[in-house]
Amino acid sequence: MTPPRTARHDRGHVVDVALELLDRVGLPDLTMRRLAAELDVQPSALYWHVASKQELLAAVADRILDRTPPSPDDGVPAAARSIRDALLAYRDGAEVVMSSYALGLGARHAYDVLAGALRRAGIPDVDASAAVLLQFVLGHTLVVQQRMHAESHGAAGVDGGWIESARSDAAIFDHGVRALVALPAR
Amino acid sequence: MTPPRTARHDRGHVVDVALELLDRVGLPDLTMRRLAAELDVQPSALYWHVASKQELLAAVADRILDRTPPSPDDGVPAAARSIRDALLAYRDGAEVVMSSYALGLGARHAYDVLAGALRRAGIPDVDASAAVLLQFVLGHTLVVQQRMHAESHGAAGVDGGWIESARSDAAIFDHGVRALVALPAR
DNA sequence: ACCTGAACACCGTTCAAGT
DNA sequence: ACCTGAACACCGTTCAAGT
Repeated sequence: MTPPRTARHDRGHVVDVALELLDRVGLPDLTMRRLAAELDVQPSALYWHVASKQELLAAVADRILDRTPPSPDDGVPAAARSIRDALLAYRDGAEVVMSSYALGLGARHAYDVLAGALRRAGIPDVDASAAVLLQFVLGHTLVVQQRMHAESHGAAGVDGGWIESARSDAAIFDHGVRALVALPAR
Repeated sequence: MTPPRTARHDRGHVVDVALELLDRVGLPDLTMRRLAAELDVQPSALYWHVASKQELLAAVADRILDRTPPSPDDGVPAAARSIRDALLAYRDGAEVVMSSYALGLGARHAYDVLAGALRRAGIPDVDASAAVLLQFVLGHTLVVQQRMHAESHGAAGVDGGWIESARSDAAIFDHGVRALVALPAR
């Protein structure tokens, strides 16, 4: 019955709540002040746990990608799909990962997952292929998620809808992945 | 000698100055207030020419991409390169285009350039291939430009530098494009 | 037609001070 | 170790009013 006088938080908890808030309200509304309110704390308190908003977002990006399974032996397309699915699992997931890509963190694990799958598949020039694949996965998912924004926000596809292509996103994605693993780097 | 009492602006000029300012200070510092100062005008004056910052950025995105040549007959890789180069020509160009992608505008012209080149090359399933190519070009360029941020801002590649792959960006890009046009959509 | 002035409802971040 | 309170230097946007 005592009010949670000792409801104090640690860094892990702050990141957890940030990820949950991201999924609920989206990146534009994930502000430090809003996150602080969610934690029943003053905004300045966040800076005890985290050096900056950018660092917070990098930690969130890691959380989004970290649970990507090491892809035991299902092949490269399965590995690529698991990364795409991790990005799609949270609202604005791809954008968060992309924006913290600059720090050199975040996408590291995804790169390793792809590189591992490529190596097991016996594909030559693993480094270049993994980079190409990761860039495609990020670009594709960013586009798909951006379109979700537009559709939910109303004013989308004003002039016909070239933006949604003939095939479904999943087919487009598989097409791209298949093409990229088929051709060795040469 | 008369002070420019009639220095009034039109929409085209506002977008011009916004693009120049973007290239000079980067997207995070391209604020409505800063742009207004550049035009010697109060911030509220911008809303006569433009409905919102988002609309302004969409117009800037169009300017970035619009001058991509129709690629007479140099093939698909040349078309893809010309789009990448247009994005790289301005600071944060890829990010601006991507963020206004949601409005359905901006990348339309780029899509058409790619689709045209694919059609002339006799590649089947033009729609799906153009979508895949555009997604790869956007993802690749976003990654490259994000890395420029990181490097100029100091704190990059802390743990070794997996992020810069074995090959140069241009080689990675060409590898991706070649792979994507080699395999028909099936 | 184009702009000013003033206001509204916000931001991220710092820092002394509290417990 | 973790948080409050107050402040600093900003944001995008609206709207009546001016010329």
